[in-house]
Amino acid sequence: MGIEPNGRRVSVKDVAAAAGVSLGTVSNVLNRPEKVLPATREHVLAVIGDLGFVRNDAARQLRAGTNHAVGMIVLDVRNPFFTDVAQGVEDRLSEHGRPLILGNSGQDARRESTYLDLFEEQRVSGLLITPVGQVLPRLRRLRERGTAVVVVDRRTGTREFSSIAVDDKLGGRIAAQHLVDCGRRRIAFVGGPKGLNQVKHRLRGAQDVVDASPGTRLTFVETPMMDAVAGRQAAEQLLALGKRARPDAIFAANDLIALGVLQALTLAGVRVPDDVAIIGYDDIDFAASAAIPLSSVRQPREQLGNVAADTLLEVIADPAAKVRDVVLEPELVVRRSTAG
Amino acid sequence: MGIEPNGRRVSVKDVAAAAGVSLGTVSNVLNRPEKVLPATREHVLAVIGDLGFVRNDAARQLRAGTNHAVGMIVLDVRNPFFTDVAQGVEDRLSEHGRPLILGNSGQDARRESTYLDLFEEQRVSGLLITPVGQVLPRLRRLRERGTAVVVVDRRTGTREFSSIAVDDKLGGRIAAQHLVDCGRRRIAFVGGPKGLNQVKHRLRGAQDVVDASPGTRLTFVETPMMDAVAGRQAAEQLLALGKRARPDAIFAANDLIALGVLQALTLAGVRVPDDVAIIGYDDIDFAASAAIPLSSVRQPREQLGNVAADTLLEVIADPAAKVRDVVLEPELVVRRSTAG
DNA sequence: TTTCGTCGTTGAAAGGTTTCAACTACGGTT
DNA sequence: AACCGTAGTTGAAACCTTTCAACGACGAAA
Repeated sequence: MGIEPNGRRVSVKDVAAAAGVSLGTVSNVLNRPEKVLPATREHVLAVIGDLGFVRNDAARQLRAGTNHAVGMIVLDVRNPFFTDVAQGVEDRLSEHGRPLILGNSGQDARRESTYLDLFEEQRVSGLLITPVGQVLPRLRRLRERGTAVVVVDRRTGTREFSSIAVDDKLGGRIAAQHLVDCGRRRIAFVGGPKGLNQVKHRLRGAQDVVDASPGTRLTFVETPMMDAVAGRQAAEQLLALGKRARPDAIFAANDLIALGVLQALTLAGVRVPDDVAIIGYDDIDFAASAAIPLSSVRQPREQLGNVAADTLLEVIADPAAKVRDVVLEPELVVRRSTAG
Repeated sequence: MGIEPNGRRVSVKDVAAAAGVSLGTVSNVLNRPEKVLPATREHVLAVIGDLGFVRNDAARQLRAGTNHAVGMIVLDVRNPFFTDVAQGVEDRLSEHGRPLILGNSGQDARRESTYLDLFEEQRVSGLLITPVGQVLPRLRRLRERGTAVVVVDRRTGTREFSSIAVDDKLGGRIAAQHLVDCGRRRIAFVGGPKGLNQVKHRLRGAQDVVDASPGTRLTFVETPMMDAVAGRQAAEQLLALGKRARPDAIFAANDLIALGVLQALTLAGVRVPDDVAIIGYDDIDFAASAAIPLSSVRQPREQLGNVAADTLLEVIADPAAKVRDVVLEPELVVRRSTAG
């Protein structure tokens, strides 16, 4: 089934021959069934079933000049925040029958570039990206070629591409203000690398609050990644400082880091939140079920995904659509790790 | 850049014209550079850069008859176990320059079928799948068409397709034996739907241990899904039983369920592990950082992904390669949720 | 009877890449 | 001087789908 006696795959041509119609008719049955006499249609469909014919997408794309699918490059598939966003995107796209091709840059500019190559060669109709490296020129080129581009969880600065982001500076302020309100004075911000805009903005927001609050100060512990391992390593650094110099509050750039920090600190006998308060960022599902339930700054992730997909579909439909710059607001979630 | 003055995309033909060579030579530069005089090669490459030419993958695939990419259908992207496996696969594939197209069935046979359609139309060269529905006929058809198929985290029963799995029955035995060794007698197994082989085998393993241990018994609490929400709901059911009838140990079919159960029980004031011991399955990263660190049965996930990718590459290279049936062994990880 | 419209069907053309048999040019042999 | 072999290059053919101008058949209108 699906293979002709001569060993070749079944094509529309074979179907046409077997059904005794022209290949144009077969194509019509597939794409504009209402143009075809019901009797013919049924017959052709029967033959298609018998022969096990399956459309060759490469040929279809070649003809159409563009791939129906949408590409998405996420920063880290192992971070539930991004899979939740991707889920939101996929839900919306699948309503429109468009497949999503997911690429994982893992915060590596080289891998990001590889996926951009792939998507460019594939002529995807749209691209969703949370950029790592210097990709603006590539994005411009893609757009010139007719690929819709929407930036996710980041703003480009230039008003060239639509973007859906969460206000990171506000999030940073919310987190820091909460720590200050809890009476904490020596705050450490853990995250990195500092080139990442998310990191920069969250840090900036926190800095604003500290600047406006006499008697408080902020230190920056840079990490090479945004995962739990990096969190544990950062915690080691803080522990090495000794009890005196140690901060009394930690603001982690995301929940994975926060969970790593939390784990290492409790293991070393530091009491959370008594000795050190911890607040994370993202409010992933696991934050609530941590050893000490984690306070966090919640981002509306599914919404982020939905809006991103909608915006992309809009740009695909009308490449001249005006550039949107959606900024969603994060929200404080208080749990035990900062109680008191 | 990338667009000819006439508005069309740049093709090999345009490059050939601009470089003053034939289109066969351009293709040679791209695919067999050693066949081309260095001077010519450099010149063509320069023109390619100037014109911003990018290969059209659809045309290449059409010609080749097969897509270079590999498709993978996972059961649930929001479960870290599967993203870890996918990561293992992607790592290995990217070493061979093959992109991975990830599809998420979300344990829904309809979505699984949609992705199978997609991959079939795309003529992917290989498919990795953790099946949900009755897909054997589809898999057979794919193989007839020349697509390599490897089943992941499951065995097919028939010896038709290579599979990489972890011994679920052994895992079930390990978990149950551990609970019995801790002195627990009334064990509840939480998971489902029971049609899933993973669930069936883990349950069977547990049953074996219970049958061999006088004075113990096992009840089965079926869930509709394998996520934290289902775990919380199952916990409600157990709580409704009342203190007396309640089990003194719970074996959850995966860690997400276990975390859900744990959350709901502690919220209701049940002490873990004193009143009820809990053990999960998978040993995802978050198991260790749960409110009460979770005992679990660890599966070698990255290895699972690596071996799956290797096996698939083997089958792609030689479709007649003999069917492999790799079974990896799970391992007990004891933490606080079963201590004592 | 002729003419016109409509509906359904036809088949050639286009889309961009890769492959491969055929060709050219040129240095080396006899 | 004729011939051979090789390295480099050429361009037509094939891959499969979709589109669209053109065609045939048939019923209705003149």
